[in-house]
Amino acid sequence: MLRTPSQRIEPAVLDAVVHILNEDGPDGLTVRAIAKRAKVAPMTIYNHFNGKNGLLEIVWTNGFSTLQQALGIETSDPAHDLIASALAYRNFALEHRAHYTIMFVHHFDGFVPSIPATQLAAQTFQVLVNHIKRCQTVGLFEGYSATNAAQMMWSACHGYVSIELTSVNFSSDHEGTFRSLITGLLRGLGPSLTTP
Amino acid sequence: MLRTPSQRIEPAVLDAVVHILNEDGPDGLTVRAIAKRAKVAPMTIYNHFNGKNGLLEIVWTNGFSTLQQALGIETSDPAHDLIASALAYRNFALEHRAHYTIMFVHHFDGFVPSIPATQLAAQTFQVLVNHIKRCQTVGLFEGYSATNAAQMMWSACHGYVSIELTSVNFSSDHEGTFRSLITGLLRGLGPSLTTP
DNA sequence: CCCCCTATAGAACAGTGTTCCATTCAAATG
DNA sequence: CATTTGAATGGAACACTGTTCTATAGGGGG
Repeated sequence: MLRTPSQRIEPAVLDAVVHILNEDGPDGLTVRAIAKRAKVAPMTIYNHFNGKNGLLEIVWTNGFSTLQQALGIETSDPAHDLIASALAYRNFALEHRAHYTIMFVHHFDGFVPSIPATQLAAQTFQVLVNHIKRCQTVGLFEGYSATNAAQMMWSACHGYVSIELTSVNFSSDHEGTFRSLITGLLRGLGPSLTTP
Repeated sequence: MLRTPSQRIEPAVLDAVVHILNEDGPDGLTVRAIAKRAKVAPMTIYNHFNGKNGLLEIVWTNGFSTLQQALGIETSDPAHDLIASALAYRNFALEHRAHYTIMFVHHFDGFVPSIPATQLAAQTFQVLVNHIKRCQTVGLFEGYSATNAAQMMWSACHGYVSIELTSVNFSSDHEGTFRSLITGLLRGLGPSLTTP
């Protein structure tokens, strides 16, 4: 068989991972299948990526980098930015199913992200915390710690999206219901409603 | 080796599944490990449960039965019942980690719940929809379809709980934050706030 | 007491991640 | 352009996995 030039190996393999994950799901993601799809020898995955787990870690890291950028929205309206970030979170999941699956949905046997990779994930969460803090300067989320409020927002986003991805979403109008969830939660956690 | 009396096989095996899942996680749940823990021959799992998938399906079904009962709370206060159900959902997850993992968190290679099992899951969701409908009789969730509102509530619950179970919860006071999430969402989706 | 049902141990199969091997080709150097 | 060197290759091998098949042997009912 012809050899694959070094420079083309990495993108070819990463591409294969994404495609297999999108087409066959996590079950189909085997080292031999990846190698076949990328037209590469199985050994290459050990020489270049430190095995299957190393490969997963690269996708994980790339995913969090992309997500972190997508969430970094900053206009003059903090509440708008928070909602826009939530929508961006869902869009990221829909557009990068494979990445989202590795990052949040499927546990792969024996895959434990490294400490730097975990720190990157924590940084991404911090972007959300900053959105909350900015919201608090205009009177939203009063009485909640920014971390706890961010945890709530993320829980809602992650819960909805992960259910949507595994297609057990009973709702009609997936985007509309997600929007209602986020805006509703923002309203409910927003100004303290001492309505008379 | 001594033989295991037929009547004691089923509970012993199901017990082994739960214990292994709680102690070693999904990675450790192998047919041979289950058989060893239950002091039973591996073949028994095929004779009695139709293989590993059949075993998973029984745990799945038992889990949804338990959850459905736990969510069936009915007092004279619909809003209270909805909140109580959400808390019961979280308690179920914490007290039956193994079941919750199989039902909602971990995808096991090749495990697809049967149609009756899926219907049972849908029935469980319907309990939540009924809570919403009762809430709507007292003016809550105006303008939302009951299914969509239920989807939002479930998303929040599932998102928070699944994150808590995988121990990437950044919040202090796990129960308190969950309570805030649920009550906040209920308030935000509650009466239409045409505040002047 | 004896017979039949069934739980048992064990081998076997294909598939998994992973490691080691000699071979052979692509790329960089002289 | 020729030569060396690094690396990608195919293939065998290892310990696992779920699963099937076999012969064996033990326990409960007639």
